[in-house]
Amino acid sequence: MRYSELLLPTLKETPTEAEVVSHRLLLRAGFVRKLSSGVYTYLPLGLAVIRKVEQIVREEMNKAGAQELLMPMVQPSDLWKESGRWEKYGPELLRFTDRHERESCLGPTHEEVITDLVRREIHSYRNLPVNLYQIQTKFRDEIRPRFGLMRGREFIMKDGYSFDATEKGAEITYQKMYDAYHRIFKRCGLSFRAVEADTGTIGGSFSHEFMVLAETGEDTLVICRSCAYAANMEKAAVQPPEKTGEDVELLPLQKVETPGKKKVEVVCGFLGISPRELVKTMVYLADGDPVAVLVRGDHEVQPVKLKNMLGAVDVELADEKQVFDITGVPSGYLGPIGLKIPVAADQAVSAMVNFTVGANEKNYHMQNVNLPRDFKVFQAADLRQVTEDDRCPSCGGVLELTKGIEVGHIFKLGDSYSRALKATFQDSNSEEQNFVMGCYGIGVSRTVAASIEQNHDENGIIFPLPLAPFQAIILNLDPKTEEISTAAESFYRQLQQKGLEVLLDDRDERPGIKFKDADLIGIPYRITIGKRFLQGAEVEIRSRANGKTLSLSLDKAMAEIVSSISNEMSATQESEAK
RNA sequence: CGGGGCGUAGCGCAGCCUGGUUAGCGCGCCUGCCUUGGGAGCAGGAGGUCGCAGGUUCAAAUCCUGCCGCCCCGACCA
Repeated sequence: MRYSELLLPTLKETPTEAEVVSHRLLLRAGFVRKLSSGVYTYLPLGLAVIRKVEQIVREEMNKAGAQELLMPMVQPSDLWKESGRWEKYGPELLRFTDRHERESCLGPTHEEVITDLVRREIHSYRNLPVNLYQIQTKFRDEIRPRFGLMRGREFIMKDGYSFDATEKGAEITYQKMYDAYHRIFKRCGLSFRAVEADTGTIGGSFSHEFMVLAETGEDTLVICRSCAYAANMEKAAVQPPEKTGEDVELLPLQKVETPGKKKVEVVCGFLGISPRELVKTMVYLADGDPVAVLVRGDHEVQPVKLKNMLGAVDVELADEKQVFDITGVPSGYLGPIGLKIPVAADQAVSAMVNFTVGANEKNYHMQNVNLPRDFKVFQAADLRQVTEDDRCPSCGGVLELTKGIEVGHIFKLGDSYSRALKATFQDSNSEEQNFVMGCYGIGVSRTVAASIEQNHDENGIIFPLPLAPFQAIILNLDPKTEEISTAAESFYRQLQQKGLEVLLDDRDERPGIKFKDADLIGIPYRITIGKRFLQGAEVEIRSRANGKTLSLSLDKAMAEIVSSISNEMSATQESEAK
């Protein structure tokens, strides 16, 4: 490709809307442009990178026994009603009616459609397992799109679905996908980690997320320093507390005045106690019904754990006004004693004695509170967020919290969809069975953003070779000098003949502009042909990643580039072969 | 949806508070000269419904009202 013929509008200045590096660089490097909130056009170079990721995904999925198909983006509401998700999915599902008043939606995911297809086409265990995937544009009407390609409303996703005859088979398929995902992200040159995850709205029995380690990640990961344990914060289990104070004397309940003291630190400071001795009472609305949750003063409630314990579709923290309307108590003085709504407690609270809570009365707290003497809870469970002070639930080792970007998510769904949609096959005993399903997603466009988050410097993007839109860029620094242009043109043609993807910067621009643009767009190898070529007949090869520069004759430069690229490309693939 | 902010040339911004004639600046773009190994220099030029709709006023980018769009902080997810 010739730069002079390429639509590649690079920007010297950063548009104000871009907050994170990947967004800034995607815009500046001329890879994407925004159409509306969370909706982007991929310009030629942006698309080229997307295609690279897609190709890696295809190769590895096919290798793992999956087949590609393509499903409709517009889906009828009937199927969603059948699965129950027409009600459950919420406003993120973009719904509309067509001219015949038929309800439809834009597919945010395709469990319903694929299950419908398979239930129609597969009737025997002899045809199982099947594993089908597609790479397609998805639409989710996100509450708040942000960070460019990281969280768009429209985005490109690979979604795959597997159907097995047995639980055992489904687990084998799951494992295959787990392994394929490792290969995919490794080939993309990403530093990532697979973590245990919550199953969210998709549902199912267990699941892993593939997280790219990056500061700008929206998820918090909990990683054990001693063993293989790694989990999303939402999921990460907290070890049960050791029962302390069994022999401590239970002191009589005492009401104390705490005028104007509401926040945990303030109350504790005033009473001369540590937050570990205080219990916070938080009110949540679980599908609209209020529940109080007790956690220790220095802990935080993990809403996803609460949601799972309650079996609720949605839980949210009540605001001050809602709290007052429900309990009649101003926030800050809420406590479990005499509270009219159901009270759940984090397991750490069960281990506490003589603790402090709000008195359900303005300006008062209660001290020396004890369970179950002073109040009762309907359930005590692991409801709080882990901290770095907690120990690994698997080996007791030290935990570390880091940020990650979720680029892949695999679920073992079991039969939740096949049952809802009555998708069955006959087993070898002629008995009807529900398919055992799994589902496997990769955010393709997000993977591109994640890669840039991980690979950049102050001058721009540094693409790993497998994702780069071009493997090499030739800078013709002086297109007006015939000898230089001839050399550049012939070098360009030869590289193309060797099958390399190469961009020739043949623009009539000053050298500085060409250098800056080459750095910005992140092409791994740069070949510079300029005035120096006239003196020594040598061209310069420079690696974008490490800045290593070589001056070589045309022939040697050619050999060098070709072997570097082929070595590097085969290295990323061969490391997977073992 | 709640909270905060922004909307003036392709991009980045000033002007608005305190209304007043041809609405500015930098970058980019076009023409010419010059320059050519890290986003040069000189000269000339094109480009604007000041987000939209009302209102106040002799007069509105500027004041008022409503609407729209976008960004940031919270709940959602690949």
